[in-house]
Amino acid sequence: MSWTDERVELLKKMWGEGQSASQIAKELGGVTRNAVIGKVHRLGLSNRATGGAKADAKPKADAKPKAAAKPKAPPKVKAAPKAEPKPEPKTEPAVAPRTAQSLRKQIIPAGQPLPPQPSANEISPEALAKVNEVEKTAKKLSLMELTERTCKWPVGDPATDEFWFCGLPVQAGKPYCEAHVGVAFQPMSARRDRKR
DNA sequence: CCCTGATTCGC
DNA sequence: GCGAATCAGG
Repeated sequence: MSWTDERVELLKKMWGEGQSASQIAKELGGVTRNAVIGKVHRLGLSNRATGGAKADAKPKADAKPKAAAKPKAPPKVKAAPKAEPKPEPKTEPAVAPRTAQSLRKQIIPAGQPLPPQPSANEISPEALAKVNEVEKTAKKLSLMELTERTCKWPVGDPATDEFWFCGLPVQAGKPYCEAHVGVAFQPMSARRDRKR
């Protein structure tokens, strides 16, 4: 496959949307994520953030067999604040994460309309839909079966035997799979403009 | 182990 | 220009 105009355009579009290189490669077909990344770099849009802020590339490769001379760069300064609301599943759940399910169940008396949850909503419909989708294909692991790379998103009521953990592969680092990361915490662009 | 992007270099 | 191999890291 070659980088036709269309393919490059799609690449730019997806990259701009924040899609990962592997996703782009998959979409394009016939190329690997490496190819995509390589192209991205050659196109000069390696850094998704521009606007003046100099992009201090990270010259990492060092112990390369054939590598000749590499400029050594000062230690990169990267701050990654991580504050994740990780549900500690115990015997008694204090508050269940807002899954589509638990949202309905929760401690709300039957027949009662859902009281306005302060910050419980505001979750993009797409994200919720994705969660519902994922729950169908979830591994449904028990607490004991959870590992470092299984989604720890609890589903259902722990007091029931209908309780299980998602168990799908976690994103990188995060405690949840992609879908659940989506609803677990919304960085900031959650409320875009549903003005009207 | 899964994934991510970054870099190098033979082609 | 291309992208596999490799590297660094979450």
